[in-house]
Amino acid sequence: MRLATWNVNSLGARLPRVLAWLAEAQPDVLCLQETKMADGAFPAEAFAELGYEATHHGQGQWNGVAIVSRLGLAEVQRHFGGTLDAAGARLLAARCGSVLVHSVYVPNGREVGSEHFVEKLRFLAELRSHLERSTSPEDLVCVCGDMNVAPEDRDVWDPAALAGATHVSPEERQALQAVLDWGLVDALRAFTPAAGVHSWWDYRGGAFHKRQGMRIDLVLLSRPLAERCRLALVDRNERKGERPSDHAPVLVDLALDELGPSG
DNA sequence: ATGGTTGCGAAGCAA
Repeated sequence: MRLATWNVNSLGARLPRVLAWLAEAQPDVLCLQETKMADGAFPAEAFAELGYEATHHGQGQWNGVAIVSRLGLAEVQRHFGGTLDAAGARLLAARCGSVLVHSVYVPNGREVGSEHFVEKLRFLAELRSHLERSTSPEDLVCVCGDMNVAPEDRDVWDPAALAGATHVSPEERQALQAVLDWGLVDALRAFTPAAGVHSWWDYRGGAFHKRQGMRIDLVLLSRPLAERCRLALVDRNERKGERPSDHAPVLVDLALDELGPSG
């Protein structure tokens, strides 16, 4: 099973690129964030033409998440209560084949200490609570998306330059770690210990070409899935060319064949 | 140097 996540920064603006990438990268499941569209505008037919079912949780101008799957979609959940709903259309879950997939767009937080920052910490805390209530770390569970937190200093281009900024504060990292501590593994870090692997680069100032980015888009796998993960990468080529998103897709390959028919 | 760029939507906000 090939699974990917991509903050597309408007699916309306990015649809041609997303469709081309689906055809090229051939993921079985693609989680999208920041679709920035209402459910009525979601281009389900375009995905269907490529053999994918899709489910979308949108609100219009901001946020919006989707799961696109050619392994089927079951048990779709788009309402989770509390901050997970109040913060906007930021979370969507569905079973794709044997895997319970979550597409997440964690609030940005804006400024450390702001009300938006508090909401971000609460969102992450409630995400962990939702996992506790709804499933088990012994099951095949994936939580992926734009976490808007760089887990460690090696995940940002220059920790000193970002001191005091959002995405790297101890509070945010602890809140993300609490999600991981439920029983999830950061897939890319299981393969790539080095610094310099990023998934987001500011549009401004040529940040991408200066390699001034952060790794904030994560694929988090429960242990049974992490044990079967054979590849994890950021497709940074998707940050190049005409009208890119400011995020690149993150992709993993999971060897689920040995699980039998349900895999 | 509070800059710079993109998207939405039609000015300013969010990221």
